[in-house]
Amino acid sequence: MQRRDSRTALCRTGEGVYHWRLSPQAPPMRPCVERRACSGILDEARSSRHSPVTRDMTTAPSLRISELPAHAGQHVVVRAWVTHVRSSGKVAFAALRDGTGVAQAVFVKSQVGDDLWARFAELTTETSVEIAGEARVNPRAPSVLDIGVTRLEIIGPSPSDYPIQPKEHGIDFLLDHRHFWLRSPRQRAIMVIRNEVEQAIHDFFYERGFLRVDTPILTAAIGERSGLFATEYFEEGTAYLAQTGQLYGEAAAAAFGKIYTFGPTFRAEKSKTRRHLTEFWMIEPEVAWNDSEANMKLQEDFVEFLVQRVVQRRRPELDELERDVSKLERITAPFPRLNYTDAVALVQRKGSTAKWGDDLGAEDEALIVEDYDKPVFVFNYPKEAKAFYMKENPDDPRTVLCNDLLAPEGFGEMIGGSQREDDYDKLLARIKEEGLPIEAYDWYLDLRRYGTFTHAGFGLGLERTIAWICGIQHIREVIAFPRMMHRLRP
RNA sequence: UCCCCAGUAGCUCAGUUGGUCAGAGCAUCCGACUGUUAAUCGGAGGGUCGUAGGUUCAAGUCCUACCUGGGGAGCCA
Repeated sequence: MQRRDSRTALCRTGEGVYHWRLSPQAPPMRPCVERRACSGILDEARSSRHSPVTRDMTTAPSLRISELPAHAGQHVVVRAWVTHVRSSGKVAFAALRDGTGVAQAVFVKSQVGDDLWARFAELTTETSVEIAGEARVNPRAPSVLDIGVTRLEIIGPSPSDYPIQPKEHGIDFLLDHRHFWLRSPRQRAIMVIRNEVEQAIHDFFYERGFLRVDTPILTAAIGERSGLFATEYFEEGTAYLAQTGQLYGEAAAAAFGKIYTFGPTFRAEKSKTRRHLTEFWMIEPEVAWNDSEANMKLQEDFVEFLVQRVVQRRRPELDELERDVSKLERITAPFPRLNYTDAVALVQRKGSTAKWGDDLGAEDEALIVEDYDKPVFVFNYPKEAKAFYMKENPDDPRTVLCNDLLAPEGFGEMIGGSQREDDYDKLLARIKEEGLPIEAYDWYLDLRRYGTFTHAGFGLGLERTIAWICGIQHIREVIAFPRMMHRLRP
């Protein structure tokens, strides 16, 4: 899009070029209604002889469906998609959706005339339309506004074989048609909540003086142990898609103090569970001078903030998903904390075969979480079970200063965090123990040579967090276009 | 990579110990209906039963392999 001046802009679509009016009173841009009048006039507009604004002002702007209740009793213009048609002899209905809400277009044969009545038959599921008429409250169904149609323009017809129906579908079919599935009310609710969470993340850190740092997606061999996606990279050989931004985040924390990253990460793990994607989004704060205790405090404040923000602002969407909101309202800091040794003893009492030194498996996590209605911290795991960069626990060198945060209701591990090893010699020894290529970590080791510092951070899995908040069992549903082992399209 | 389950109409599924087993609902199309909310009612079209072999007089059904998907484990967020 190209801005012309403070009030107009040119917008190009697949169908042509038309104008958007920027109203000082209404900051969100609205398309001019008479699109045909403005289309295909790029050259004229460039020469500044054409003034789309004055022409625009002669017509009423189209409204979003969410704005309709404020215009009840008035003549309105709406652009939307038809989700459903029903006919009853001499009255016909077309359910409408535009992403902001739903409405119902009403055609009464005796009022609309034969021509408009006949054109109702052209409406099929997912036809895109411009409809003009009177907005009015229907006493029989006050929640959905009627539009008594006086004008109908079919913008994009839709063949009668639209695959998504208002009924149960298999997950394979739905994922094959994800580009259509997103149009359903439930998927819209999930994406709205995802957007709310993302906005809340940025607000939380901005308000607390964190600097957002964008870390690279193409990296040399560095990061964690599990599978890497590889790609050719000019003369440098092989590049890998980032599994984490953490190591870069540590460098940024030494420069800026408090930082966070927000971006996609990639794991070529052949995982087939409801908790795994090959491409997922992660938030990774890194804070200079935070120890492990302060790190956990930040985590619980952060999680509380995200959950309560959604509860406060996205109640309709939570209701659409039939989420038990009372379970979310209870999510307030502080969260219960179990050190690893106590956690092992707990799951052993409950019949687990886990023994000290093992990482806790999914079943063990479920045993821990079942006693609580808040997320639970498990902290200070054995060194062998955790990554090389975690700081040795001075009180028990068999363990490291780290924590997992387990979501309630069986949604699993939401956060992994730790205080980082700040001792050069110990970090070097751990890199060697792990058999990692030292030359790839020279810059990371430099952070300990030039002004080492206590610091800690964590990674929060965005999709796991949203799945928990939404009460969605599988995280593939909380990202618009999930990437999994067997799914690369759409 | 390992364990378990499933592939039958556009979709969701039923199909009994192998023998009218090519079926239903929804969707689509045609017709009826003046207020429907996944409208209702009547009618029609629509399938090499995932693929390839095998057993049998006879296979959607039993066996083998492969393909595809789902659930779980491990790994992790």
